[in-house]
Amino acid sequence: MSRPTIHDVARVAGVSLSTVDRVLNDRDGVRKSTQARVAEAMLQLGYERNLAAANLSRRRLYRLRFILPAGPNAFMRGLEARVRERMATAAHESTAIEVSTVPPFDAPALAAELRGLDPEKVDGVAVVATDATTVRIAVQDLRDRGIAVVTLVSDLPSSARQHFVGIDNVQAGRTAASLLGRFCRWRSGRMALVAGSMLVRDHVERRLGFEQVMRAEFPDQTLSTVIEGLDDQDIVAERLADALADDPDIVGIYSFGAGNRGVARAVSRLPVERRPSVVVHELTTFSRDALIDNVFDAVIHQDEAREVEVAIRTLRALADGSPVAGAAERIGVEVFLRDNLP
Amino acid sequence: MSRPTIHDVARVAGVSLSTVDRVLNDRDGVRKSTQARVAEAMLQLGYERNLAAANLSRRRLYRLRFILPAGPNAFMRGLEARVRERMATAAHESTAIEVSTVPPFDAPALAAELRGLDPEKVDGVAVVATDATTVRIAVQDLRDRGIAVVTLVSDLPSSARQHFVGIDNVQAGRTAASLLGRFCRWRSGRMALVAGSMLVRDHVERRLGFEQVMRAEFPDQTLSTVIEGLDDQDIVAERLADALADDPDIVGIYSFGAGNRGVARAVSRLPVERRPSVVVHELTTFSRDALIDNVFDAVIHQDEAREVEVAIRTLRALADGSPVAGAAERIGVEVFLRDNLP
DNA sequence: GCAAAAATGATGTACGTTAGTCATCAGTGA
DNA sequence: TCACTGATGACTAACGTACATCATTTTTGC
Repeated sequence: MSRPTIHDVARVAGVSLSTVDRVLNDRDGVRKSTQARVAEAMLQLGYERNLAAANLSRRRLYRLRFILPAGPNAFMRGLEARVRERMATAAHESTAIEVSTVPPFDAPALAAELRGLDPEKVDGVAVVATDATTVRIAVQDLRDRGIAVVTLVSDLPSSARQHFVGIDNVQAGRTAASLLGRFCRWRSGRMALVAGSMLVRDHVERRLGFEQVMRAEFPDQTLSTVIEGLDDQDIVAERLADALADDPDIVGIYSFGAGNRGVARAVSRLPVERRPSVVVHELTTFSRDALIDNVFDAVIHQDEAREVEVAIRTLRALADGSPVAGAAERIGVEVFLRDNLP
Repeated sequence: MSRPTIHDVARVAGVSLSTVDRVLNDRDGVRKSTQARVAEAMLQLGYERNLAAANLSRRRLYRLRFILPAGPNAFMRGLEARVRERMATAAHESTAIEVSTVPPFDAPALAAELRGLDPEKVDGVAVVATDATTVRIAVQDLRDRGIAVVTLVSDLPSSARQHFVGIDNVQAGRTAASLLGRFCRWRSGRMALVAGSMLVRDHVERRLGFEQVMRAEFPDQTLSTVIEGLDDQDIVAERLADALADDPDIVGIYSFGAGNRGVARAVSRLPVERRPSVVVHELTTFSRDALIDNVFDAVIHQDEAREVEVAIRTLRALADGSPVAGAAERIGVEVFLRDNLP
């Protein structure tokens, strides 16, 4: 009727509770043959350990740490806010969450922060990675000390991190091109690209995806050189305004770094009928307003709340050594227009 | 250090464990004044009941029922698949899920199914509602018998249902208009609307939202009359093909019912350069393929897996009488192009 | 000021699991 | 055969809560 317990397993396997427990929590002192008997009984009964009871008994506490870049970046501050909101609920689920921030784009600082983590105090880390070798080494070091690591938003490929929780940035770029291409299908011209810094992996990938699709699917459009805005709204505003003045054929803008306010300023200076279609990244109060004002046409977004959720779940699973439910947990590339804003 | 327990509450309130228990599970036989003392102690300590322990102790089992329309509708079958997938995981969370299907658009059948539910066997119901008075009465009846009710995907406003889990269909229609308007901004013409049946509330709302935005934001476009496809792909294909043949000025199609295959067939018969931009609803294998083949430009979607998740969580909370976390659980209107497909 | 009624306390058992102690038993090598 | 080791069993106390029973206290109505 109800789910089988270790008692049932013990009975069926013909061993004592203690032995089942030894097998279950693989302590030693169990012969291989009995181990197999117990395993078979569990299989036969379809036994699954009651995690709630187990955690209750062992007073399990998952101690997780989020490490985010500091600074004014609106997306990151939003992400931090989500983490902090989640802390309250997490308490009910026997997980304690801490947040720390490090200077953005500062690999040594990040590596130092990671190295400072005490395996006695932390079970898992979710980190917005800066792509550098020192960081890779620090991650490997964490893993060696038994701390689970997932990267968040920005990945660190070919490192020891166990998972990446975030969007596929190539796909994001492709999506932007797909949108802009369609928006401008019946008036061809030039597409302007605004990056934060081409030193950041995400931005490189977004550009790659964008150019792939634009070239293949919308060959009527030409691509202008990339404007580097360094994630600073003033620089973005100035350089983009210059570009728009120089080239009246710009019909579309894809901005894939921070500094959305700069984009909005530059675009809104143009008369309405001359404005290009604009696609940017990350839904924040600013980009939201720009959507509502029809200055931006679409925003490519990643759901921070969900990312936080998935990161927590993944880290807990890793800490338990239980299987990570990967498929359902995918973070998708979301598209927002002014009319489907949350 | 760790979270306070009922023992702590008892100590602080200066009462016995039994009394705290009486207050907590509001059994009677507690004076108002002591009740207040206990409540205050809980507040002061920030006590929150350990649900895992509570459920363990009382062997709580949430018995939930999903009621979905039968029939070939791909979205509904997908939804059902999600529910069934979720059943396995739910078992770990002490919730048993059952699914039943009823003939689509058949209010009496649905009402009968609802009336047949036994409060001794079911704690909560998630139902894809057909909008009719008989159903409203049946829902009221369920509530009277102590069963929690949420509507799923399709709402039943001004009924006794406690929550609606699904998208805002007016918003969905607005979003479609926002997309199609932008896709066709530089070639004005006529917009064709394909409905399933204007008797269904969702479809009415989607049309409403679409027309609102199209009229206000894209006045260059004209709207053609609504084609009723009755959610049947053959009828859709035929009527839409006729409309496209009659009116070469159709530059955009918004189909907000089922029968996507019919839309795809009608459109793909046209030469590529004459094809209108197409926006449809619900991501299924068919609409997915049509996106990839560039027959559809965008698909408006609702995340079924998430809807199922939210419905379960909501019903559990309702069954417990604990607060329903509403804000985080919102189901958004999603936009898919061929490039951000999951 | 008394009896009845209502409110509260004390206590024990259960839920499914963890984790420890101690006893027992079979087999091993000396 | 002895002493030792490794494998196993039996038992117990937790974890935080629910729930039942019975005893005791306090409050009410008169």
